[in-house]
Amino acid sequence: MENKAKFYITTPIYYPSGKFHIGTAYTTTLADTIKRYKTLRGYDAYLLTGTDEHGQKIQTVAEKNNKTPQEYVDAMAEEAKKLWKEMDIQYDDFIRTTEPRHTKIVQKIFDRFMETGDIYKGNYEGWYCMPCETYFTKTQLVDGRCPDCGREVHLMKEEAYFFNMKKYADRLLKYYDEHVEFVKPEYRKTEMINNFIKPGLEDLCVSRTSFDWGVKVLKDPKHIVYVWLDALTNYLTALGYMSDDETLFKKYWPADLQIVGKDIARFHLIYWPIFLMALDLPLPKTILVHNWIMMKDGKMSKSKGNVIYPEALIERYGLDATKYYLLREVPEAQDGLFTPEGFVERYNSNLCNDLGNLLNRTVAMCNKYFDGVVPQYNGTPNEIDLEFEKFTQEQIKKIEQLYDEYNISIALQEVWVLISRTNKYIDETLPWVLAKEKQIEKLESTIYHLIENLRKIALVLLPVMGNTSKEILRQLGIDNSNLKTWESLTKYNQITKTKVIQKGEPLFMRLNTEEEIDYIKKDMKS
RNA sequence: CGCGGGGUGGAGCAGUUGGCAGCUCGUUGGGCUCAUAACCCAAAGGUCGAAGGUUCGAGUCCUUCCCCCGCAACCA
Repeated sequence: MENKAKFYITTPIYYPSGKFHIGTAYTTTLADTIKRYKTLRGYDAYLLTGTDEHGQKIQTVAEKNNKTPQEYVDAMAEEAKKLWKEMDIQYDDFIRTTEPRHTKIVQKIFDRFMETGDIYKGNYEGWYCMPCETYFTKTQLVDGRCPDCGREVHLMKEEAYFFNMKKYADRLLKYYDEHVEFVKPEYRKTEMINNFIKPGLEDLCVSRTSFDWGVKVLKDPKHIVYVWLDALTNYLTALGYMSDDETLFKKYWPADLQIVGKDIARFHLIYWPIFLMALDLPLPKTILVHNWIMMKDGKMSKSKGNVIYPEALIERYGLDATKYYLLREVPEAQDGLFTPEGFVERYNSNLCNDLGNLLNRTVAMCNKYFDGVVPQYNGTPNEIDLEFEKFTQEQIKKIEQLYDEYNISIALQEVWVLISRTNKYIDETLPWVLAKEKQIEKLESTIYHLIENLRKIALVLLPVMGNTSKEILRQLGIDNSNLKTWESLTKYNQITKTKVIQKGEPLFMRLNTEEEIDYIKKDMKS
């Protein structure tokens, strides 16, 4: 009987009002990487992603494209799935908020909140821009005018339902306090408390009458459910919550990790837990708020001509290089920076020089000195090997811990420390000298340790760069599945009777720096 | 005094409980020849945003100020 621990991980559902850019790809890649890591560690991991398909903006964009909203979101959902396929994202379910399995439950939840008194009818007041058909808050206005079109706005009132957030504010604070791991990184929590909770939490408007592309409120059909109650509940409805079949829900809820961008932190850190409290459901273990990929001149935007799309990078540089760059470049507490120069540098320096070349020279030496047959492990015949093993073991422990903390950027950094150390080991042992002097025992140990470390490197890279990882193992001639488990990372003496391929093949081809920088820059402008 | 993050050698960043200022890239010099002109070593280069304070000693603690970024409530 299999009894694996479960791990439920979610990405936000993306709002498909335009083409997905590299930030969306980053979030999803991060989630996918963590899922793969957890799977490798023996978890029954379940990854949910999807699209948030309602709202004013979708309605408007659809009209511009001469489509019905439904036609438009159908096409966009396909686009999203296509991109995730291209990026080899192993999601287990893709939820769309226009699906009946979602809308029906949102209606049920809305009804329930009305019954419990969490939702009440009131008036929504805001500054309304007629041509844009959108409400803005006072602070959003630019010089008292519409931030989108710059035209005049009017203070308007509209009947709307509200969710009584105030009621739960104290409970939320208490929960924050008692669950240190609920929000990562922690300063996001401080931000929420200081900005929104301490000054007095306002009730959230959860319905609208000014447009109709959304889930109808059953008991008051001129209202539609407004964004967050509709969107956030996807994490539940996708598992069949309140449906005829709650198997998945019972198995996977509460979520172990929910990944969101900093732009939607507020909604996930305040409203989402409160909705769950109101539903009497346990809260997710951790909500990870990640930062953004910025451009040198600030946020990505079409008007600045600095938008980069994932497809462009994947097509030219491959999936693994793209994923590596994204995950490596965005640290935990700060925004990452995308620059064409940085991309090419990482590609050449980290991937070609450090990693690719290490594999290449190792395979070449194994062929040259032992006809490709990997020598048997014969312990650590000298101080250098002993030290090298010790370093490797400690480094792997460090990497494992960083993965466990979802700190992928630093984990990758530490993988590269291991790669560099392995390159250095070659200079310490001087295999060509050992060969010349016929110090066979030492030479065998050296080559074995190199192969062994490359195997370990391939394994710790597996969650991030699956193809590269497999390719390394293939070139090393490692096929035995026992040598591909995370547990095998701590073991030596496991590689036996293997042969490396006859002629090493470059993992990554060196790029012409200037040419590629130009290429990426051109792509960003088009 | 709205809140949060940041201001460290040319560029991008680390700096845990205060104790000789580190990493990656770039530059310069050297080594090596197994390798994808890759790899390894070394050197040059920093008033650690500013001022004041605590301390035997502060990038690290306290105070004030300056600059950059994000958020500031219903726009993913």
